[in-house]
Amino acid sequence: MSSFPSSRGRPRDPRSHEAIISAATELVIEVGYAATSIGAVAARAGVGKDTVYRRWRGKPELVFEAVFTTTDHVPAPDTGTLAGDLTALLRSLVEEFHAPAAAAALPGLLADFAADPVLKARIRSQFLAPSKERLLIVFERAVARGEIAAGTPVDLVLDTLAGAVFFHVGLVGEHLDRQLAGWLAAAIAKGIEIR
Amino acid sequence: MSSFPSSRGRPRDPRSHEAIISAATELVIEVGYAATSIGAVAARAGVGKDTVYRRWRGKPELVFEAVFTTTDHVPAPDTGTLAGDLTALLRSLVEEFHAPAAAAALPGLLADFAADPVLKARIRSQFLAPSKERLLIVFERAVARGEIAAGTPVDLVLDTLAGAVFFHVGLVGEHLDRQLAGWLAAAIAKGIEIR
Amino acid sequence: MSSFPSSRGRPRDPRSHEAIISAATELVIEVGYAATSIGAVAARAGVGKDTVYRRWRGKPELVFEAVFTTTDHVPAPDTGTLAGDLTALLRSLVEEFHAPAAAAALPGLLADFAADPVLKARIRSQFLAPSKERLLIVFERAVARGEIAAGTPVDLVLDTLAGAVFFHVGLVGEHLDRQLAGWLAAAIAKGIEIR
Amino acid sequence: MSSFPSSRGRPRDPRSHEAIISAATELVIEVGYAATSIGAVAARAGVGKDTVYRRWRGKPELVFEAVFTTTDHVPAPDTGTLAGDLTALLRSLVEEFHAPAAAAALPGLLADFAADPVLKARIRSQFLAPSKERLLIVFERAVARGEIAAGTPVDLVLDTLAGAVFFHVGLVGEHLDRQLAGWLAAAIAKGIEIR
DNA sequence: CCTTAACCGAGACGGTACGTCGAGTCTTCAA
DNA sequence: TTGAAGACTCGACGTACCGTCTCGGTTAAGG
Repeated sequence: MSSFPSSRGRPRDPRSHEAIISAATELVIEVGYAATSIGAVAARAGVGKDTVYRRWRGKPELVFEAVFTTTDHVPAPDTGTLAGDLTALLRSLVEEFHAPAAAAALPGLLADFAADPVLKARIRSQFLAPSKERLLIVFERAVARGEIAAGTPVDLVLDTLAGAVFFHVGLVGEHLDRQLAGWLAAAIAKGIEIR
Repeated sequence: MSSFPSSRGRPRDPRSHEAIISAATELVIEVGYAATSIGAVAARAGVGKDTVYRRWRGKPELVFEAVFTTTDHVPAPDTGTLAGDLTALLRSLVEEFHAPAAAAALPGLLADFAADPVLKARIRSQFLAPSKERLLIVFERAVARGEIAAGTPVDLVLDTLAGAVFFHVGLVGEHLDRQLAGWLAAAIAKGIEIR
Repeated sequence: MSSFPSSRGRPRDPRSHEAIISAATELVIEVGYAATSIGAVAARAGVGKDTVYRRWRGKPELVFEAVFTTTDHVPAPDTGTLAGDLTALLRSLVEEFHAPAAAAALPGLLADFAADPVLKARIRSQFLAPSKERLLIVFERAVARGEIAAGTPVDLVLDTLAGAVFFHVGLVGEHLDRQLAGWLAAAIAKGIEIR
Repeated sequence: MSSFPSSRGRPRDPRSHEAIISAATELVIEVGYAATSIGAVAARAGVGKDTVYRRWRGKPELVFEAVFTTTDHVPAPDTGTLAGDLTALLRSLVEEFHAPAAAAALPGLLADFAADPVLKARIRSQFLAPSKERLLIVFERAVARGEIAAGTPVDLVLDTLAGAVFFHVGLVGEHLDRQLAGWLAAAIAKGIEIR
């Protein structure tokens, strides 16, 4: 993947990278995804437009990195029951989608990704990957406990969870339904449990 | 709402309306939502831009009407069981979201609606309303049959169903999972049934 | 040629035309030809860039029109002698090239015209045409008076006069040599006279 | 002038100098003066941009040196008559201006020089100096022969000759008028001769 | 012989301008 | 008043070049 940086020439200034990411995050929060332009990001970061385009192919990639980076190394929950694990999982999903920058960026971001075949492939492989990994572990434990069958379709469940949270958080209410995570976890858990 | 047309002067040509809707639908299918511009729609419809703006406030409203019009007057399914009704409901939802124009327009459309507070309010009240109505009827019957409790939160269920279908159809696979409707209906039905 | 304006649609606002021409003239004088950008002209004229590009293909055409418009309808001089006519002709040529906007624009303008084959053809046909016309009349009278031969090559004389003035005014001294017109007219007149 | 190189450190590689000059000449011929960029010259020469900027202040200086170097040590013609000498002088001037790189570079080069007060001063002192020197010698001989008066203004004659050739060669015809040198020399000679 | 300083290639840097396009409004003539 | 046409202001797009800077790495002369 990494197409080695080759070390020839002046290396890229990591402070530019940071400044751009910060500027992008702030602008998305302040004016929204659609009104955030590469030019404005560059200006706020005190950087030339080329310096942005040198690192990211366009707005979707830039905002994606700016908004979804803290996502990662959360361990899979282990509460002893499927419902408990799903609740924990959903809570972190809600939290992630509800963060100011994420909530402002998500709909536009997904639209731009969906419109481009190249980017579309990354939704699953990058955007949903960490969640899928945790969900897989949760499912393995649930199978071991005999709560669910071995063949339960992880991707469908993940689409359901993420889609539900996205719709509820991103497209609907001003006010987030606080019971969302609990109710949805309970319903899905019960829905896919054996018997 | 309708700010009546006041009847003085030349009446609006209904053929313009049709031609614009058709042009918009075609363009969304051919070049996608983002690349569909009002100017291009007007040109293809053989119409001035003002004639478009006189009838719709902008691209989101126009495309929404162009893409989601046949939705409406389908009666609520009545198969005798909650799972059956949900399956039927989901099948029509999948069909609706999977139609060429809808699949192409949905992500961008939702992004534009979500970005505008005024439009955002219409997602529930217009976009989801027909589905909600049918779901309510299905739930009433299920309550009457004793399958589910009276207080089951319709909106959350609807977000879950629509979100799942949207994610799966609009953002993910080229190839739609044919089992989606059946599996999801079964899981949700079981998840919200009493006991 | 004229590809008739067809009268359909909103006609071009002549005030925009004027404002752009004025802004271009001012900018050329203030910052020079090279530093005059279409964007800056549009901004100063209070006009969108498209409005400029709709009327002119680029900077050379725009500045040419801005700087050389008052050139035209001066009648050919008729002093009774070739030397006198040439002096008058050269005086107006010097005046024309020495005007603030013209002096600032000429070198860059000729460079841009010379670099483009399409524009290059216009140097003779538009830029030099009015002078050539007057020179032709002057020569006809001189032939009638028997001062010069009938076949005297007008184009070469014109290149010589214009080239000399351009070099002297545009490329050389801050301070224009006041005797230029008189001396050059005398030399050329004597040089091409019979005997 | 030369701001001596102080001898410490690695000396400049003379092959870089040559490579840059060659690359500049080629590019000017191939794509023209305006489209010749320092970056492209450096790339073609296999050299870093700084290596160019270390030796020349910018494109005008570089291209000037690249295009006008063979100009110099031609001796002043001595045919026995002013008209003959001027013809020879003009022939070499035409040849110089008509060379591929010179013809391509001259208009833009003069424009850039004229736009910068510092460079503008060099037009006379460097670009025209060799020609002026030869013209002075020619004039001295003509004065000695009694052909012209002692005070004949060399600079004006030089402007006239150079301007005429520049206009004719650089700005006008594809096809150079072969009689240019002869006709112009004859006219000017006759024009400035005594009686 | 080993520092020191200028050179070198590569390429990132902050800027500025390019010419095109879409948004939404305005202005004309004609129906 | 509607309608087609198209001009209007505005602002973003992604690219190219400017001239400077910062890397790692030569290549000499001077101590």
